[in-house]
Amino acid sequence: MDAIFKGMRWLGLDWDEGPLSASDPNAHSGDHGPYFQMQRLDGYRAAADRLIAEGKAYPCYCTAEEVDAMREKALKEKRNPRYDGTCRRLTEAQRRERAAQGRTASVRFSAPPEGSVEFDDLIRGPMKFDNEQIEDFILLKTSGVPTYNFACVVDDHAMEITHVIRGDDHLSNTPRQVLAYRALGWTPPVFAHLSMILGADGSRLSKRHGATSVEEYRQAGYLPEAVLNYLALLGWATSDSQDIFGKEELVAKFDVGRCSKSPAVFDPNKLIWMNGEYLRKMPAKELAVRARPFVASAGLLDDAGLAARAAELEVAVAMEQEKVKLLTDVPKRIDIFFKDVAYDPEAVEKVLKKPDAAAVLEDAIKTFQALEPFTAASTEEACKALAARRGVKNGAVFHPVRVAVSGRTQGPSLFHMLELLGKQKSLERIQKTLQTFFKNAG
RNA sequence: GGCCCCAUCGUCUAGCGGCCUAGGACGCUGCCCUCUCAAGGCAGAGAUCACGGGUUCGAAUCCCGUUGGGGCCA
Repeated sequence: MDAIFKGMRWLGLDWDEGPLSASDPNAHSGDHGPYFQMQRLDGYRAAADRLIAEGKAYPCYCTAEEVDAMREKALKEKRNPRYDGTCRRLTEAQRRERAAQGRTASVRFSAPPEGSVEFDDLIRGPMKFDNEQIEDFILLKTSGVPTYNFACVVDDHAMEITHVIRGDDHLSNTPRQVLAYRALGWTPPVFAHLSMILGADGSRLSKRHGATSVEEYRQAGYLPEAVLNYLALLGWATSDSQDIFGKEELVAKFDVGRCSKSPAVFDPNKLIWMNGEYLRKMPAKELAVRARPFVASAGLLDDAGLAARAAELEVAVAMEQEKVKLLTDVPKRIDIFFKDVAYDPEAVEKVLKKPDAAAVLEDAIKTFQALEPFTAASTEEACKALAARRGVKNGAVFHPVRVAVSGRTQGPSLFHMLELLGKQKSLERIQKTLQTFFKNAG
């Protein structure tokens, strides 16, 4: 339950009625509490007693075993399994007799035998269910705890709920609830039944499909605004199929009536894409701030380092911003600036083993040593000049330098990377590469 | 077993009787851009609108049935 509160807050969703945390029952907003079912037992009891007094419900003394037997018998005889109404026909004297025997009673609703229940669903339109299908369902269990169908009626009325928006697995329960509202003399709220979210295999989304709590998405490097945006679009769309929405825009444009009636398959790919969209559009400064926890947990920088090298971090982040799809990608891409080079064997093989790689690097060292200032522009110019001097293509210089300085074939723009590293560190790294892979050189 | 809901590219969807030889997005393919990887731009493949009957001059859109999927009673 706490995960729900945390998840809602993380997504930027708030509520004006209900508890604010699972641990502190006194912290709440709204004044229709208490908000925990076990603290509302009296209310359910009172509503049930009133229905009994008005002849709209009755105490049922049947045990679970007896009801099960009834169900099995019905099934065997190919009839609908349902409560046969034994206790409904009990006289007052018979009731007292059973109570005297020490049998505890549950409370059953006296469902109307004929007619139908109709209501308008905001998403599905006019709904009609035959009462014949509805059995005398239980309102209160023998323990005094209400069943879902009764609790939600009593609670929603007490809390002045106007709209009930929930999964369509509750659609078949709705007629029971409407019947209960009417029996109690209350006006039912407006209902809207949302389609369910399915996993890639077409079954209900569950643990088998990976992350199930919002918290896991946070840890995986998703942005709350992207998750909110993606979720809103699962089962809902505007007439122009717009796909990126800010929260305010979502609030303004959302329309329950436009929600889809058919279930939607959760597509992790599209969520990742969307997360990338948000990451790319964000100011680099903000990205750097949001990436801090991930940079820290990846072990690149501790708190002190984060504080001392904030500016550097921001520049590094800006360099790789367009490639980042998850916040967890940030440390993976900028680690080259904050820790020693880890040479990628493939990069070494592909680039450094080229015949004149060592010579190019030695040349680069000489060039860089004399270079002042050491900027993206100056290094680029210098490297191009070097290539021309050696009579090779730019790539024959750029690539070895890149691998020497970062250990990889992929990464930020080479010259911006050099500038951020600085002249000294760049030279050291090239030097070290030479020593590591070309021992007899240098 | 009964009842209920749903059905457009692989996925999310637009569509609510003629604008549809079905539009957008993700993903996929190719090209361009380019110091790498991306991003971006352009192009392309991908849906006989689950199937079968109707209604209509005309149906993805309305009606009926079938099939498939999901749900509730549990």
